[in-house]
Amino acid sequence: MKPVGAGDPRERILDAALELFEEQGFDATAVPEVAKRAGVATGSIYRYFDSKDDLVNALYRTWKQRYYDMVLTEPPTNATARTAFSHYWRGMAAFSRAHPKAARFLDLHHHRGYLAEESLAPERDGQAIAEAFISRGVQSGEVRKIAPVVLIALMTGAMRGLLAFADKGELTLDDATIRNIEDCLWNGIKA
Amino acid sequence: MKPVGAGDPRERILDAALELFEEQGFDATAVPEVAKRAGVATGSIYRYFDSKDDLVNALYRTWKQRYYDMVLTEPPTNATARTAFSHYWRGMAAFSRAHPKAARFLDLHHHRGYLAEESLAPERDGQAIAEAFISRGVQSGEVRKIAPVVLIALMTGAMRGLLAFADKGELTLDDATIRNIEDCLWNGIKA
Amino acid sequence: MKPVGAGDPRERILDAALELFEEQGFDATAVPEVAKRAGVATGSIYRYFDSKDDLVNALYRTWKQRYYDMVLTEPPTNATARTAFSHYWRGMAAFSRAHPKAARFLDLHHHRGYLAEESLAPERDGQAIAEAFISRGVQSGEVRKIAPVVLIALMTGAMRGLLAFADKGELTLDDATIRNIEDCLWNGIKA
Amino acid sequence: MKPVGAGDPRERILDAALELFEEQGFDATAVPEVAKRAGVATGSIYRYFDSKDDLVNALYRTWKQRYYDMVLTEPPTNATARTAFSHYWRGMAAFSRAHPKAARFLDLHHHRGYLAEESLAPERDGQAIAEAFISRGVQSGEVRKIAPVVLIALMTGAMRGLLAFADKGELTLDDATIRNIEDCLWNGIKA
DNA sequence: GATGAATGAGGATTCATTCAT
DNA sequence: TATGAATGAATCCTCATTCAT
Repeated sequence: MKPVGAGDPRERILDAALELFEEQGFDATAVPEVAKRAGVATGSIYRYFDSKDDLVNALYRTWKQRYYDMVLTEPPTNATARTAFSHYWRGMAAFSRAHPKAARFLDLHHHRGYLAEESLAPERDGQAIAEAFISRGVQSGEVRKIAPVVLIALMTGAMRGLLAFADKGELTLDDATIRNIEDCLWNGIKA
Repeated sequence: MKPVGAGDPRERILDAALELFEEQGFDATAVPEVAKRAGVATGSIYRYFDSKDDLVNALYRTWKQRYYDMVLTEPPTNATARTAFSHYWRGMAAFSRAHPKAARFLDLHHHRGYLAEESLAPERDGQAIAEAFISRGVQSGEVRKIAPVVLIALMTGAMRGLLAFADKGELTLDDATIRNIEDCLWNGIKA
Repeated sequence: MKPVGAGDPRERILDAALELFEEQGFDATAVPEVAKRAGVATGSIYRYFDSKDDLVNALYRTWKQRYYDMVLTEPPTNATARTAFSHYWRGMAAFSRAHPKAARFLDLHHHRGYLAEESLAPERDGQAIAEAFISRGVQSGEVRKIAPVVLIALMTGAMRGLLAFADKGELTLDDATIRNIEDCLWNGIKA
Repeated sequence: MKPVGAGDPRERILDAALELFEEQGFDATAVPEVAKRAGVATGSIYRYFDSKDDLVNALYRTWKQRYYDMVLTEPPTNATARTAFSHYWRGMAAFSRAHPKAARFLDLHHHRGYLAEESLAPERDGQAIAEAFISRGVQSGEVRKIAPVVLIALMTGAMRGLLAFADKGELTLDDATIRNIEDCLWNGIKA
């Protein structure tokens, strides 16, 4: 386990923390461990973050934001519901494949009493988009009338399930698999 | 937060641990806290469990077993794939509704380095059953040819997604919702 | 430096803390040092006190109380102002001689932002007594009309000065010296 | 709390240190805090002082010297003991009023294991002067025969008592009060 | 068997000091 | 010469575990 590559110390600390928190969990990771992996002194962590808690929070916010930036993008104009669905699902998959550790970290830390406001804002964006997607799809007769949270639960749940199996090596998150599940899910929600 | 009800001390300890580990996480829960909630002395924990780790492990095994006992039951003989699917899905739902804390606990802790052997056995049973279900369904033309792990990822992921939203109060795990998702999932996997 | 004698751990901790805080100061004394001198484990300190701060506070309150209990006693009824003055002054001296460390500790920690209420109550008793002493003495023509705080400043200041020199070995707090200063002070305040 | 005014950096550092050490205590004050208040970089402290300890020592010596320079001046030639006493007492009072922070600092820190040699020299001067004052006063029949340290204890103790009450706002160090105590003390030591 | 006070290793955090810029 | 980021030893405090009662 070499120190994470060079660059801004703050960035290195966040990278080291991501790796360790994902591998071992937040509580099981000691601050000096993060420092070591980041290639900085223990005390330096506290130049960039107020506390260990502040560090996870920053990490969580950072990745949550990147996730939403990657996933909640506009589908092509005049896209069919099928195309829009594909757009969102593949965004999710792209993120999970590009940043599997971050994806797992976000998933595992989802529950902590952290940051209600700061990170719920984009969460609400997500629900708004889901709602718009469904109401439009229902109107055009392409999509079943289901609750937005159900759609999200289905999509994130499926992705998380895949990620878990991929992590155990029982599955590869390749294009074929991604499209395969995409079809399953689309069949599940189409009218 | 009163001590959990009377009964076998070992059982009371496991119940207290389930509540606390689920609410606060394993590392954030102190052993004396578990003892207090269980209505026993701190030292008594160690009469029933070798260590705090042994306690989570026992807790995990216990509930994993109950989960499999409840979910991996035989569907009615000569059931169609649709009926069999419904059978398994509702088993999962029944467990999550009957024991939401245990469901969340299993979910949150399934990543820890715990017990490779002891709890993987039933996991393999699960995959065997999924495999059998699919191969039979494919043969009878009812089910799409998908990988067993994909089926499991889809089902457990969806259930977990629901549980998460239910926990946040944005969803109720009632019969209607359960069946709604069941339909979605079935449409997703049917041939 | 042997551990302080046997007895109630809480008492032993307070005794050890008194010695060390007086010798080295509060901030310069590490908690494990107190524990060692008290003959207990570091962690045990925290069974009896919430924090290091709580410990000094308890110590301060304890000794402040003992000080007032020893000093603010009733002089003989119908005592002259001279006798009453002697009574109070000798009470102060007796405390300083019986508990020189405590006397120095109280003196040195006097300024900290500690416990306004808890320890100011007796302080106010002291001022009330000084006030009564002066007003009675003025009425009987025995005492000069001075402000109560001036009387206290004079008495405590003098005692503290003596204590400081006694600590440096340049003075002995024997009866002769005590009476000598008593005469000085009395001459200073008598009408 | 703005940085202390312009001027020689060394001077600014000493001024900042005086304020902070007096307000918060030596151990409770961080070096970067002193630097900030002095308007210099942390590292610059170490260009002027070898260590934090060296800084307090320099500060202590500096003010102790100023104190003695202000207090241990020659009284008018052929002054009576009364006049000489007044001269010294008012010198002490003038210092405390001109530099209350320094006065409190000297008082609070005079116990530390600091500088045996460097600052004891003037202390001895003080005792020599007290001794001379008493022996002369005794000879002329103006002063009671008391030990020099007792005289010093009385005077410094009284001044310190006043300072403490002044700091709490229960007393003002005005001319009237100063003279009032002067009378008390003189009555206490006169033959 | 049950208890809970005592233990002390280990964790988060602070801060005097250094040194590259 | 001045700077202030970086260092890591030292601090306070927690908590899993033991054991005398």
